[in-house]
Amino acid sequence: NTGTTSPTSAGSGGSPGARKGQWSKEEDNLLRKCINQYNPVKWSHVPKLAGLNRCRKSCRLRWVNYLDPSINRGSFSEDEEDLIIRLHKLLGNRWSLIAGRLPGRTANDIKNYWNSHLSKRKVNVEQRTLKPIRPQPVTLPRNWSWLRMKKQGEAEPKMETKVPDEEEHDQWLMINDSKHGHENYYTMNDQMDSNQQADFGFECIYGVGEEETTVDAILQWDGLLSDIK
DNA sequence: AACGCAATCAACCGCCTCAAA
DNA sequence: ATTTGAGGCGGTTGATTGCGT
Repeated sequence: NTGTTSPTSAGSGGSPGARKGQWSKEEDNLLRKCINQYNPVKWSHVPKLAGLNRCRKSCRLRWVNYLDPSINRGSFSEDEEDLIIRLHKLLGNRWSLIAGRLPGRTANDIKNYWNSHLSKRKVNVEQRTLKPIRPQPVTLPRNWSWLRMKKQGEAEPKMETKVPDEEEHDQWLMINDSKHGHENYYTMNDQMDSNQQADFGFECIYGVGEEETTVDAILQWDGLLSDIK
């Protein structure tokens, strides 16, 4: 970046009159100085504290995507590339989650790298990947009345549910992971007569009343990452 | 050297979630 | 219960750079 462009003034929306476009060296220095002096700081205060005619979002973005000294601005290694491909297979376009697994890399950089380098290769990656990315379905008897799921080696179940209402959930099953505050959906194969199938990512234990049966589904999940190659 | 096209990536936009008022 | 402001996210844009002809 030569910084030779002349940023235009921001239009409507938040900060009328604020500069837009490429950041100059002087602006970068002002922002750096401000963050170093006041960190942690509210981004809404930064433009005034730094003496910048920029909106808070522009300041934040410039810092988190470019000026933050913890950012690795070198080219992506083969290992990083491989990890991005695997994580994208698992997580989709959730760039911030992917970035969380690559120290020093920003979500924006990973997104850009994916869009310019890896997305085209995606086809080839998919062609190489004939194995399913989800564990194979586990067969459950029709009369199961509850289900517990836990990570292998952990005593505490990660999820617990009673059998869903058949009328409402004959196509799929929703399990509320209250510990992590999100819901997970599992497909059910309702074409089976005496049994039902579901894809699980955890060791699962189903039961009918007092009786319980452990289903070995975790092994397939553990092998997942090495399958994506 | 000049041109056109493709690739790259910094920055913006709109939307969402969450917390405080 | 509703509004407002802040932070954060993913999609997209557009200026710049690189490359082939």
